[in-house]
Amino acid sequence: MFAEEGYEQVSMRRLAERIEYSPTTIYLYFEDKDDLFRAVCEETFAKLVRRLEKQRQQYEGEPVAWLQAGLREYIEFGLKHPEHYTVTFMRRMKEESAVQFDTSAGKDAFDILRQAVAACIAAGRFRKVDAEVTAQVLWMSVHGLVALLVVKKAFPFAARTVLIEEQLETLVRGLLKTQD
Amino acid sequence: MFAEEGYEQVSMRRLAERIEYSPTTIYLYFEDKDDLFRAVCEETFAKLVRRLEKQRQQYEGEPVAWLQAGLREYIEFGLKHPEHYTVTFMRRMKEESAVQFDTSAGKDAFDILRQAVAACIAAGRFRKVDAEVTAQVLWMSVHGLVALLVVKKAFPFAARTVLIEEQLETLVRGLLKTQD
DNA sequence: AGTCGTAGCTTAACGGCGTTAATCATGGGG
DNA sequence: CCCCATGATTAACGCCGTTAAGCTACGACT
Repeated sequence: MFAEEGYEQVSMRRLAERIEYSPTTIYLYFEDKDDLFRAVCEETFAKLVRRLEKQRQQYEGEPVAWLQAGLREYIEFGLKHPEHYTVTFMRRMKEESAVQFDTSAGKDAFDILRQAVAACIAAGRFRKVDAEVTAQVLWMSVHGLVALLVVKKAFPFAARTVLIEEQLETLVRGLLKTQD
Repeated sequence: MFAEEGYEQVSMRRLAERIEYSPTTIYLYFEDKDDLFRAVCEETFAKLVRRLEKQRQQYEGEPVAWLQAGLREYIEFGLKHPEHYTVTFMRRMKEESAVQFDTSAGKDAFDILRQAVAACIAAGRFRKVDAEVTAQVLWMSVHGLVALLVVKKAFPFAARTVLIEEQLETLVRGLLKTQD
């Protein structure tokens, strides 16, 4: 239901009806609506982490290609799970204590990104940049692409693959040592 | 109220109480809640357009600097009006017929961005890129920065100015002709 | 001056929503 | 045989966005 209709459209009551329990039963297993859907999203993002982990070996010795492939995977994943992506990265959650992010698969995914950036730097492929800052900038940039494509369905965007490849090209070129 | 508490927290009823009218009166002037807050956002984004227009003359003859300044202005504007930004670019609106975007100040702002990109290309400063695609990629990238900073307050981001400058640097470098 | 139309607003209500408090059934262990 | 924990329910609270119907007061026209 969630994947098809989204956070706002799915109500605890309709959900309860679907699973043939009373609405209050759900509260025996989850603290509130946010908690429930966060759990669902965690599960889904764990899949992304597994896919990213696979790439690590696949691209061994080619850090720049690895980084680029990882970003592409992230984008495609977001576009394939728009509702999960929306809830995870586009909703202001109550309190959202930093703790919450720590325990999440999101943190694992970002860690991989950080490592890929570090690998590019270690291989001497990048201009003088800070690994952490660069990882954050890359994340933010690709997030913007996913976020707008997911939410602004009416805007006359160029073809998705074109936008994705052009963004990745631009970002990577902007980080490479200028000799290239 | 909206700027301080945000779309979800402001209810038509509380708003009505504040302006000392009955809730239903609001519906004589706006179609629904979305319509109301869209109007508020339009007003605000018109300010951004005016500021961007000012820059056009200020940076005449320096298209790359103009583009960069415009993107920076956009980011700072978004960060200064997080609630307006959220409603305008991070909420899925019902139908959101393309028409709606056409009449909006958002379209004007994007037009300016497109023109700045075109100016850079015309001045021979950019590698071979498509103006429309590039404008969209730039918008998406800076949107991601704003969106995450606004929504993920708990994530340990680097200092805002550092992130902004690093992103702008990376994006522009990624577009410039490689001799630079 | 008296009637009428209407502009501007309100009252009442519908059908939801997330969530909490209190309560009930039932089956296994002492 | 009783007790109690487990797992579920019923009822209710206090919101919400929105609609339908009705009220009131004032300006224009006869």
